[in-house]
Amino acid sequence: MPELPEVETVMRGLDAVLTGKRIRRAETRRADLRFAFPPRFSARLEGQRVLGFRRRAKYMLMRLEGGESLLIHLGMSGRMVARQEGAPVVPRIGPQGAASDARGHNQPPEAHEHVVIETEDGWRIGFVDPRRFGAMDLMPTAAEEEHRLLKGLGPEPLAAEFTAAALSEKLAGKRTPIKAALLDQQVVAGLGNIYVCEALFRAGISPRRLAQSVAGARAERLVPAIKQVLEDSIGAGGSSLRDYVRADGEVGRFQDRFDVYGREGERCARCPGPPGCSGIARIVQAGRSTFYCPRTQR
DNA sequence: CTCGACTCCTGCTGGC
DNA sequence: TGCCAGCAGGAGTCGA
Repeated sequence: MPELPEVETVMRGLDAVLTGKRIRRAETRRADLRFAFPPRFSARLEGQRVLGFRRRAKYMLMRLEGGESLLIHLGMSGRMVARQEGAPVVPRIGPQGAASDARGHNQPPEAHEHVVIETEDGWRIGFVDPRRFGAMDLMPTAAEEEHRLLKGLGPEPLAAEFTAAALSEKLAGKRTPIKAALLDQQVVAGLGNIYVCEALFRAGISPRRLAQSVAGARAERLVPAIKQVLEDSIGAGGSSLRDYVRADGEVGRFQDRFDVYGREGERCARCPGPPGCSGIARIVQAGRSTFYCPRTQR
């Protein structure tokens, strides 16, 4: 569900609520998410002060003063639910979950809330993940990059090192479609199904094109398109097919600005529509939907 | 090695 | 109106 812009938005929300605070209590409601929690998971969180956050690809890393870091991955359906003791508004950091009225009264118990973290100043952060494709783990802060989930990740798409030349090098020899290659986190880390579709549209590149043929001028168009679509979405607070609420209570609105994702049959922004073109197409690649304009993406 | 198919899990929706 | 197949933003594993 969440791709880089949504993870970045959630991380900023967590940072605002948790950084500088001490964790009073932590609790797991089941033994595992995607994989089992590490030994003494709750005990290793309790009493720790949160030093700060960073994001790597779609992973969030929360630094603790004791020298460990908490890794958080939202998977497809994960979100963070934040509430404050006595506060009327219930911010949901992530796609919308169980409803509450405007004052936060009669809050139903959140289903699939697998982890709860409480701060000493009365914030309660819940990790809600119905499909349990998400994950949490603890590791030494000094060895974050050695973690099995982070080791081997490709470059951050928003980093200066992610250039057309760097991308072309990664794609050289790849005979898989460019769509699938961009979903490979070892090629570039943080893109998912939505933003790959959107970036390829902006760059005018067919998702079916062989990855190895995206070099030269095409790579020079694709890299800025990736950066721009991610920055646009972060600026809008991320996106969701459902409502998306940030820590400040604002709603992520980038889904209103999708050019192709979820728009099968609609006229694309660059085309006159029939009879010149038949609109945005949906195909299935590697088992996942791809949306694109067959006329302008080559 | 590279690539696509399959798998994990639950919820929502769209088409009958 | 109601039901259920199909699909969903991720990513690891397996076998060809």
